[in-house]
Amino acid sequence: MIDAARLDATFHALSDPTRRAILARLAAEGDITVMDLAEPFEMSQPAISKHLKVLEEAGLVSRGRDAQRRPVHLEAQPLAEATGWLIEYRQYWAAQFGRLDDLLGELQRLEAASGKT
Amino acid sequence: MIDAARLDATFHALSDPTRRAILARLAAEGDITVMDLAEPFEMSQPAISKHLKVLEEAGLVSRGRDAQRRPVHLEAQPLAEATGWLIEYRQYWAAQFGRLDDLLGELQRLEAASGKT
DNA sequence: CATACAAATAACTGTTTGGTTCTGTAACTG
DNA sequence: CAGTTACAGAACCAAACAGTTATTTGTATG
Repeated sequence: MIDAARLDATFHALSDPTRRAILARLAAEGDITVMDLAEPFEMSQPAISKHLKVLEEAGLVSRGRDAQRRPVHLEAQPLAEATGWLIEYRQYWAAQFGRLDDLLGELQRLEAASGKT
Repeated sequence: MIDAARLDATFHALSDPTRRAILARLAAEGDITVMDLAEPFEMSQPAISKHLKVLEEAGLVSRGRDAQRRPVHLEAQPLAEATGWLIEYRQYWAAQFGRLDDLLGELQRLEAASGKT
């Protein structure tokens, strides 16, 4: 997937609260089956399967196999790429966002100090 | 706007390459009029206006007034919020993303050392 | 082998998106 | 004040989205 299309898919996947909640649960609880994922949502199982397909096509999750179950696994690489895109704008948050800005300003200095580009 | 809806709007706005390109130009060149923004894109002026409306509703740009012109101004706050959401997942990128991971690992240590929550 | 379970697929529906062209409007300009 | 510039809005369209229910597939298990 070319870079732009990958970012398209990643940001689109993140634009839905159900999908963000799925990622949050995977981060907190590790691999989860579809039924277990669907349980807290007021939504049918096929709806969850569709959301998982969106996440999978964006590379944000992968699927395993455990008998009838297809445990869902978080794949965070696209999140790193999306973060990388956003980090480019850190200088524009200036001032208004004290803590995050402080920390990312520090990050920027470290980046310079490390001599890497 | 409640937090989730705001993230929805921000990530959705970022999921289109034309809109990301608009933000990139605003970051690089400062405020730009609609005509100037539209020029490099193979797209009609109303199409650009629609994209700007999406960006504006997400709080990513604001509009000024200069005679007939409505210069577009980057508002980076939602980008900071989106970055804040993504940063929560930094630990899951581990290892695979040397540089960004190193830097954000450093960030994490600084955060701990600073005693802020 | 019949049944139950987990998940995917199909078919359908209403809404949103991303583009178009045409028209309207506010503000400058000769 | 007639014309032009810069933009927004309306109306339209095809494709994509997000959900539904009903059905199918694959894998145990009694």
